[in-house]
Amino acid sequence: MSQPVSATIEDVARLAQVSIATVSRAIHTPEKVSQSTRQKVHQAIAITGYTTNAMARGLRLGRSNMILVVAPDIGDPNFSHILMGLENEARAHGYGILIGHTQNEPLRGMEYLKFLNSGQAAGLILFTGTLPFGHQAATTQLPPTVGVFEPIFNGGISYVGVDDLMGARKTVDHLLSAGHRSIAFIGENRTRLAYQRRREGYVAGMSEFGIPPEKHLILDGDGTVESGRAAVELLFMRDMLPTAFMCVNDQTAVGAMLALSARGYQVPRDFSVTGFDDIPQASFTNPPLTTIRQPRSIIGRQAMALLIERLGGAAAEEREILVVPDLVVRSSVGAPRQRPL
Amino acid sequence: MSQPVSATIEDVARLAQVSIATVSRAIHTPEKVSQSTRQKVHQAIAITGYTTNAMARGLRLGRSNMILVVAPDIGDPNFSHILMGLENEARAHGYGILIGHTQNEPLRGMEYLKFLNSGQAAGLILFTGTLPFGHQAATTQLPPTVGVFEPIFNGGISYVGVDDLMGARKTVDHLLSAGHRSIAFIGENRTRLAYQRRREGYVAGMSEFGIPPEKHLILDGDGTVESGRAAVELLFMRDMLPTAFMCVNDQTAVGAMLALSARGYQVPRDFSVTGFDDIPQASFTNPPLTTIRQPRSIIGRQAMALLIERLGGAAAEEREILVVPDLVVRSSVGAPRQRPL
DNA sequence: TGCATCAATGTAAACCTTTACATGTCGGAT
DNA sequence: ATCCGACATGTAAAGGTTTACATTGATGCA
Repeated sequence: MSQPVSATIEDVARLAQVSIATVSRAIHTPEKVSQSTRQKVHQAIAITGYTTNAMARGLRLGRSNMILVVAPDIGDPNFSHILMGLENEARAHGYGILIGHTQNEPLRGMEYLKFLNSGQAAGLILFTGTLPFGHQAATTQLPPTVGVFEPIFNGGISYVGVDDLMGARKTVDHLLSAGHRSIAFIGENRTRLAYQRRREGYVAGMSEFGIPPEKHLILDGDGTVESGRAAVELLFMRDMLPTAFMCVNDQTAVGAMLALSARGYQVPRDFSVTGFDDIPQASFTNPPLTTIRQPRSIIGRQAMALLIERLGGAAAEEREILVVPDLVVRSSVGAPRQRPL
Repeated sequence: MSQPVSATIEDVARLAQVSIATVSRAIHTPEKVSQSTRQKVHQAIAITGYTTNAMARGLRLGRSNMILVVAPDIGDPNFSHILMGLENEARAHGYGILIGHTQNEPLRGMEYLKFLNSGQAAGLILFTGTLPFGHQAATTQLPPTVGVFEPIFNGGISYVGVDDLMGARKTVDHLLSAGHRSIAFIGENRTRLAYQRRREGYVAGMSEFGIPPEKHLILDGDGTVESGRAAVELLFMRDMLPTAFMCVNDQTAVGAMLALSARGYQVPRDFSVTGFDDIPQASFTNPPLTTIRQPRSIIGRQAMALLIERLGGAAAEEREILVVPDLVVRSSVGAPRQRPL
């Protein structure tokens, strides 16, 4: 249409009666330009409404001001909060965020590769635990990359995540100081590394306190509500009941509470229960769940800060930044019951 | 570092022993190139691993393959699902998505303006109900733009949203066919246009059925849990109780149910309650809430489709696309109570 | 044979910016 | 008076692509 095509540096130069080089300098290296011309130029910029054409700039400089963020699932609430952190930090440094999601199909990642190859993105933030771009894409091909939430297996890439071990320690300590001595752990050790770390935190916390964790109180689920329920049922069947259930995530905790309530017990009067993650439902369970809050936006912020540091040319040695999460105390933990059930 | 700087069109040309023009043509207008050279070129591309440099292309063509999506709050779960729809549709057409959020500060929008002015984004998707870029940014300055979820006030911009009126009609019909005749509406008429439409749907549905809605059964809240609770309390105080509460959104419905439960009544035995939006908690309330599901990813998809159509040069007449949402039947609606409370 | 037409390809300009290098000017030191 | 250095500014190349226009060669037709 009649789009009044936006002003170029040449328009500004003409108006200010200087060369385009001077305009560029007035913008990027003001100290190299005399006071008076600087003024003229800025005036001209204001009048014309000039903005640097990012594509020309990117072409000339060989880099862009975009960062590609690839996640398995954009709809994941985990994602959206981390994204906020990422975005805030990026914007503060003049970077924009380009997003893609793989929907857990590894091939889908390939489609985003083009943003990197074509130079449209200067850096990469990965949510998936693995490099999504197939094996052939050697690490050397990738731009500066930082993993979020999960370490990246295929090697050599820094990441920012949660200190799951410390989170689990905090949970154990909370239960111990409430008086519990017999604490079951309902875990998951098939998929996420994070879940294994939580188990380690449980074991370490118990051991350090002088209560080596009993094997029959460590159960394996799959992280679902159903598996939480099943684990509790199992303990009832075996008649080896603890006074508290520490669950590897909130879904499992919800399942555990459902099982207890179905059997007519009350939380936290008869049993205490803890979760991990602080999913949105955690404050709406009955009773509201004591859990570990994921410091999502902080993680996002840190990851982006690390990436931008790299883009600025910082040494690329591998780093692992773990953010320690906080315990959110609600009402699912109480003192252990005194008398037999 | 020793980044093996990616192949340019010139590398391909050299390898295929043709000119760069021919390479470009082989890619974009294959019919203009002879069978044999086309083959040579594609071979060379495969060998070199060439990808078009998007910045150079964008610079030359004067447009990019990025679309800017600006939302007030990225963390909003509403947003993330619409974003999925947007992203899927965009990717299918070779576009990438650039995101920004205003955090409800109008000034923040200005910062994203640069992506548009600098030609880095070819189109704009707006979540905010208003143009975020201040008044001075006349509509003519903006690239093709489509609003999502809310119409855009400052005029002339197409949008894709939910048919709130039809959603409300569906709710009313559901309650009516469950036997309710005295239905209160707990609304909100200050901020979102959508909320007004829901009220209109309520009024229309009742009227059409032959029950002109009674004024004292139409209440105004502010869309929060607390206001739902307050509205119910008010009706109790006035002793003008309906058999069902139709709420303008799920938060309000949650508040209403809390109030009823606090007074010792059961839903849906004593009162029926409906919500609107199908927020994640809606399936975890007690009882699970019957509500209207926002067709989020469909909206996203449609909005992006509309925008891409515009980018392709389609006539820019203003359009309003309303997606009809579905009723999700859970357990908060039953037959009206037969005897006085 | 000569000429018009057409298909296939090449040449070079343009998109807008940044920056190395060249130019010019001025002040101060010799 | 001459020269040098510092400073301010201009000139022009380069970055990778697309495409209008020019060129080439071949084909068809008179």
